[in-house]
Amino acid sequence: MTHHIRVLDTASASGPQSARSRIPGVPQAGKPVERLIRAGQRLFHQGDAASHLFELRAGILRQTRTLESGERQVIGFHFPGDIVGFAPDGIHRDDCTAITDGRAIVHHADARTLADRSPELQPRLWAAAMQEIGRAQDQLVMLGRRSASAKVEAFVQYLIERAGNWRDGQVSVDIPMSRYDIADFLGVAVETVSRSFTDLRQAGVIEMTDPHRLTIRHPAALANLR
Amino acid sequence: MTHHIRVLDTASASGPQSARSRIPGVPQAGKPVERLIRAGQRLFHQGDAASHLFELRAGILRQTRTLESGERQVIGFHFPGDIVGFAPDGIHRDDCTAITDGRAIVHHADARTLADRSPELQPRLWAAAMQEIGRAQDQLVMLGRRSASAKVEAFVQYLIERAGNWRDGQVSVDIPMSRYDIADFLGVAVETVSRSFTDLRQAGVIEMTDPHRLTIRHPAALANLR
DNA sequence: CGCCTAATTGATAGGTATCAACGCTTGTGG
DNA sequence: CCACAAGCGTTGATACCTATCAATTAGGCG
Repeated sequence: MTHHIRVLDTASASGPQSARSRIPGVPQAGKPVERLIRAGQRLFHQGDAASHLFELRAGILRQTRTLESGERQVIGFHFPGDIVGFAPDGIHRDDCTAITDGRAIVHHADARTLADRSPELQPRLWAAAMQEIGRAQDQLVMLGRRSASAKVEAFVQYLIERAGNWRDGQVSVDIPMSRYDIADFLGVAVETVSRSFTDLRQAGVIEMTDPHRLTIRHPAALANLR
Repeated sequence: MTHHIRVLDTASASGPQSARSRIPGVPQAGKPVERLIRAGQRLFHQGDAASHLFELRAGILRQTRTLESGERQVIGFHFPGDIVGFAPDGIHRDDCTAITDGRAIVHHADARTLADRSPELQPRLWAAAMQEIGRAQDQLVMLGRRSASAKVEAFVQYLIERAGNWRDGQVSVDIPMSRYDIADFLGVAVETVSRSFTDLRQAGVIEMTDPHRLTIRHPAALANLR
């Protein structure tokens, strides 16, 4: 059905960060630590205890869930500014992997413990948790769209809202994730994603110099597509 | 595309609870109050300030978002035990309507304010927020399923987990929501929902005496369908 | 250089949205 | 009390969309 194993995953598993190792440089308790993140590295695994909370400062993360059937669903992407690692019942139900190099503040505690321990963090923790709820719900709306091209359009809009660079009335954005990631994010086939991008390009809505760079000259056109 | 207006909504708007009125019996501040909820009543509206938090004690709620295009997405259903009314940025982006009669404890505060004001509630509030994240993510997995019948199967499983009654090794559950609600929950057409139920029935996986009551004699069969 | 993967495009079969019609229940008014 | 309207759920027929299989190109890496 869907794609079982991705290059990034295997690359990371065989790379300098062994798959099941603790995040290096993270103390078992105490003060938060800033960590560098390398593309392909996994921050936490499906099944791990949710023992760390990450304040992402740079880079893009991908959170995925793999079903017993082998199907993969991308639960979400994380961008700088996000707080990552919320989990009900103290157990991660997803993998979280870096798509690009990055940097994060790592707290050795789950959200609730951290809120108890550091009251000054509470406002930001609550805001982040609410944002997480809101983003998951927005993604539901994205997935609920009936047609595949509407989903891809909504994804483009989402990317722009989260990471778009505005300049001279036009907006461009990097697309660090693969077409497979986008496909598993939207619940459509990778070929459909590719075709939808082509359609959007030929319709004059978007421009793409290469598959991972997108520009919109007339953003109003996209707004109409909502 | 999708269904613009539902009977319950219009019924509620013309019913005893006027559409834009405050929740009756709720003080503007102070102690929580228990409120009865009538089927069709709306607890909050898209665009409202997120000024109340509801501890649902009985009944089923439906949270929906309506797009400018008129399409409706069911963001989620709420069951007894849920805490309802989390919203990022203090503004509700969804409508929340009672599907059945019910009962709730109403707090006149948003989650963060309530956490500040009532520290003894903090553990439950955090747990509820984490649950909300987890459920939205589970729903993403449901929507990501490729085939419509797989989505309906996943929905049945979801219903059973949330509200199933186990007895003598078999499980049954009420389905209080309409086929339209299920369709807008799963992002498929209402006819497809109906056909999928029929298929599941004919395949011997489920039994349905009427459209709103479901029984599974051999739950193991459903587990295999994951 | 040769292998592997990503991304794209093509062809086709199958699934699902859509339009349509019907039975059923509920509520309303004559 | 019965006729009627309205909405829900279901089923049928059909056209369109998309998943799937296949092939091609381009780029990265050992």
